[in-house]
Amino acid sequence: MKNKLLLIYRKLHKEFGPRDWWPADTPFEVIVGAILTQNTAWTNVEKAIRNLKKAKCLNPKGLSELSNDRLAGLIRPAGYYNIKAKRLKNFLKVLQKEFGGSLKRLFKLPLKRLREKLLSINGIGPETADSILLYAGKKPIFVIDAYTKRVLLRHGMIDDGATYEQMQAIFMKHLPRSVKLFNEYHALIVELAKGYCRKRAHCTLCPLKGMK
DNA sequence: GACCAGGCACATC
DNA sequence: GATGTGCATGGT
Repeated sequence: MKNKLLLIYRKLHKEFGPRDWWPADTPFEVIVGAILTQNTAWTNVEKAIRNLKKAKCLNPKGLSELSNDRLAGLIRPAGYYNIKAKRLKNFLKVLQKEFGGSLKRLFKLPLKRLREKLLSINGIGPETADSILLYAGKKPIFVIDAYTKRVLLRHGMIDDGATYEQMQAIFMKHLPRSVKLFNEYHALIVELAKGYCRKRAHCTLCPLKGMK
């Protein structure tokens, strides 16, 4: 498994080159994006982020000071805007109350407790937590999302009932715990899934075709 | 006008 | 533990 995973990584890296993820200017923007992109196309999230930037409130203090309704209005293009406004506020409340509004202090927690802390916030599940940990906190955690599952399925590495933890373990048990590797690998999988694994027919063109 | 997109919480059985 | 449902916009 270890060799296969590394082989796949090299092949994808050669095919697509470095992806330079996550598409955001600051760790806080990563966190906001991670919540906004829940079951939502990224192009819609971009519009919402643009609105927040235009309103000059894409920072912990700025967002905290907005009313739920005003925040919901700004993130409207991202869909589920009422519930996502609450989820952003839920995160901000914990950040303010327990970490003085400082992401640096939040990310100082030991990794296990940090992940549990994020998961304890209503509206932050495993994928959102792990995206925050890897892409905002630079922690060695592998992110599993719909793209990752689709690629694993298409290439026969899991069956349909696989849990988040099982899929995550495939990568984390067999790869060196490198933030850079986990970051790049997940981004490459997204690229592969977007281009080649969306429909079965596309698999004939897949860069991984013929690998076993 | 369906169908889909980088989830998650909650109700019910 | 498994299954079903609400949440909502914008692109194809």
